[in-house]
Amino acid sequence: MKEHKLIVIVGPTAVGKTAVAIQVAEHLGTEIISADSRQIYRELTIGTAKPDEAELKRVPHHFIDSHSIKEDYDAASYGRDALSLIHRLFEQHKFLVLCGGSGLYVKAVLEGFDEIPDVPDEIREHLTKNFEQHGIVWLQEQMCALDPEHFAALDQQNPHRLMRALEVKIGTGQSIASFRKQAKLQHPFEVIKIGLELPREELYSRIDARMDQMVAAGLFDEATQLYAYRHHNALQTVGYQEIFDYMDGKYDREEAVRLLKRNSRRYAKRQLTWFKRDEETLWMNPGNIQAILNLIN
RNA sequence: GGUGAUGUAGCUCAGUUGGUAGAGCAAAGGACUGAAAAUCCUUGUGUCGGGGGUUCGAUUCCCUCCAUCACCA
Repeated sequence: MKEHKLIVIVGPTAVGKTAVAIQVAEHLGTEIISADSRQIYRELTIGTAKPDEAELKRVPHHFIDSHSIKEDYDAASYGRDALSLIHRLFEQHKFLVLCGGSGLYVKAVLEGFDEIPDVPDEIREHLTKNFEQHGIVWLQEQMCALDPEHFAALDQQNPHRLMRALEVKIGTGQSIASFRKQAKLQHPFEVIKIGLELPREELYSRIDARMDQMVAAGLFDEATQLYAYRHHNALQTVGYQEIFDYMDGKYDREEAVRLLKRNSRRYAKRQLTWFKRDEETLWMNPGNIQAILNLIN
């Protein structure tokens, strides 16, 4: 029996993760490590459904407002940063809560990534530029020429995957496949994974209602102020891109709101697909706090 | 009450010179190890309003009923 326990709370957007995590953390007298790839940015507030001030006061949170949209941050960096924080916090706490909807971020903490040497930024810039100019065919040709074996195995229509594979091949001289060891991190603490789930219809009406609330709270104003940063990675985000396109005159405000809701629903579906694959996750209704607490004790 | 139009997928509609039907939107399922709220792949879900007639065969033609809409009273 390991002495420390990490309570991991995952689930789709708008299912009620924040409220559950706070109640669990309060009950255990501990802190919350957020695993949300957008709530880390201090410039994004309304559109990311961050915990509000009162909630942040009730329980100490980490990785909320910890970064700026002007910085580049990614899942691997998060995984390293979060894990070292977890080790530190376990010196004071028996329990910790890790809560968030970014599946890859959670995976970065729990399983880790294979070690792949850093590659210079210029390589990715070069690839991105050529992709923009010549399209995906150019990436496919490069990949086919440089690493035909892995090219055959990967998702050939996916520009991000092609660019990642190419930057590793160019930067290290080795195929990205050669770094894949499939080794998972071993932790000195116990992990309890809880997935929060609601009937699909209920989840979707919650998403729609929350989008209306965000719009009423000034989401369009927030996005307008961030327009200049719209090409930053942090703003490749549901809730902002739709408004930038509206500002560009691609459609009217009503259509923007419709797309905000639709894209949030689709995002929730993708999250569910990701989290459902993990057979260790225990699925619970977010309204049943008592059952959730029983799982932990 | 009269005249006309419409009734096909969850929605808006197309179509079948008679051989049981297809687009857009919405939706569903999936992949995913360094951009992950990203990126990518797959999928048409249907008593063609009800009933009857003609026909080898009707969603299509004819009759009738129902519903909706418009206009006239």
